[in-house]
Amino acid sequence: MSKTSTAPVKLTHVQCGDCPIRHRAVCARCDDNELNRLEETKYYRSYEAGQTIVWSGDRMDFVGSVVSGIATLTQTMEDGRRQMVGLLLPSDFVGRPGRETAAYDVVATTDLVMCCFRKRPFEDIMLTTPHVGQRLLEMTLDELDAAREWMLLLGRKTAREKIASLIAIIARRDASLKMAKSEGQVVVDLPLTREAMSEYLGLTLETVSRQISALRKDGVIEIEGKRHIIIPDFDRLIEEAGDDSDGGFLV
Amino acid sequence: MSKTSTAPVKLTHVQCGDCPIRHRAVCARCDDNELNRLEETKYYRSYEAGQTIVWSGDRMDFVGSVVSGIATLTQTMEDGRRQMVGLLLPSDFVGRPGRETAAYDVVATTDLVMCCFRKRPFEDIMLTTPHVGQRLLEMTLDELDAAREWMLLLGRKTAREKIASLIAIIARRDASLKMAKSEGQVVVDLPLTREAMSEYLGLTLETVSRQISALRKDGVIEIEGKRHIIIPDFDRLIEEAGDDSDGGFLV
DNA sequence: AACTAACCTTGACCTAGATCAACCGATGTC
DNA sequence: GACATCGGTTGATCTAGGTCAAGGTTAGTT
Repeated sequence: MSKTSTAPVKLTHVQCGDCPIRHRAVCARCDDNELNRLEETKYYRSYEAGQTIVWSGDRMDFVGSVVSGIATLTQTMEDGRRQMVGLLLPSDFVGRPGRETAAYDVVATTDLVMCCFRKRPFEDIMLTTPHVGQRLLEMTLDELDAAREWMLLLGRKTAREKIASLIAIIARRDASLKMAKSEGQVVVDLPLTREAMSEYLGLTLETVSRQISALRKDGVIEIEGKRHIIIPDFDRLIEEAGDDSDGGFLV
Repeated sequence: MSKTSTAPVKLTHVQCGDCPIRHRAVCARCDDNELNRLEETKYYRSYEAGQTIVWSGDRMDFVGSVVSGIATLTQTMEDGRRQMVGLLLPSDFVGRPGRETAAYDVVATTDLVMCCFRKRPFEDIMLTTPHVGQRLLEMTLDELDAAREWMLLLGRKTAREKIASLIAIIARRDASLKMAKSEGQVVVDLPLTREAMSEYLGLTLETVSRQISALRKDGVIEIEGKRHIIIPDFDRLIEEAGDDSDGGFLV
């Protein structure tokens, strides 16, 4: 296992083996011997954009972290209505220890690499290495908070507020990943199609398109191409998002 | 500490001291000595219907379980729009270890009794008694699943489906609490006002009222008084709820 | 018994967002 | 070079649910 930061404070990310990214999931103290056992069962999986990784109800015998690319968790109703319930960016964790089958469709929306562990050994580690479980609890609580912010968005925000919120959420995640604090303006590349955005926001893709156009017309955002977005005034965007709290790092 | 069931399989509820209900939160092996330490810090709190227990942003120095009554977690926007993000029925756990302040308003919607532990000692127990943390992780994952089901409801269901879903959710929780399997029909007492339902469902209270009337008119439910509901055919209700999976025990 | 205050219902009307449909531009391929 | 295909935009129209307003029922108070 590779060396990691030696900062005395709790790490929230961990460099792990030859992974190009830091796993938030694995462990908060990477020098722990226990984790060598995990390391042995680690492997990678690659998926193409559009590929479904697991279908809801399928057996899922692994857990893992997103290394690169974007995946989504989506629920589908019989008549085809779809609601995204999870957006997985690099370093996010997938999979539920203690459950045999997937509860949602897991879809790679871009080309995707995941770093996986077989579920059984991972569960064993969790039992014998308390801080892995503690870290996972912490992450799950964060996800629950994000889900609840998302519920406010779905239940009470207008279409315009929803779009502004989504752009802000992705911009914040992006910024926190890149550790980049651009001076005045913020720049984001939306990693989602209009359709995926509509599934995130509980809207139709036409409404998404219209509201993005409206925000552009009103100078809240500038657009280059289809996906590249410049936010000249981030506070203005937050205002448009109707956010009460400043939201922390959602998703 | 009182004696509990001695079934060899994992318990999901635990009778705890003189608590009138079983704590789902505390522990899956109640004969554990560690818990005596917890027991010492246990205390009760009572609230009246309508009382706010903590405001979002307030310091929250305890965790606990609902003993009797109903509490809700609610998010509020500056302009007063409100979205419920958690519904706490008896045996549900409140509070987030590792966080100082509440992220949501916690409101007693009926007279309420909670069984509480001061947060600090509870956190200590979590560190030294792994299965308490494991149990809490399990519960948090269940809550996350419920939140995601709720997101589908908020984002994609019609008003009628939302109402049917809510009634089904409460009926299931009720039934599981009472362990009562009534033969043909199912009976529920809605513990929520029309307004609280509207905050749960992302609707206005007028729409809630109208859709309940419509379901009554169509024979899906029968109503006595305002809150007492008889479901002559539960499968019919589930159909109206548009549920794909049969949903397990949500909330 | 009259009065008040919650809580709930119903009606009339309006609007945000859905639906249906046409079209645009880039990319790939035969 | 013709022509799909995919992702996106925009327009015209429709409708589910919101808004505003009136009234009804029940329980508690004086």
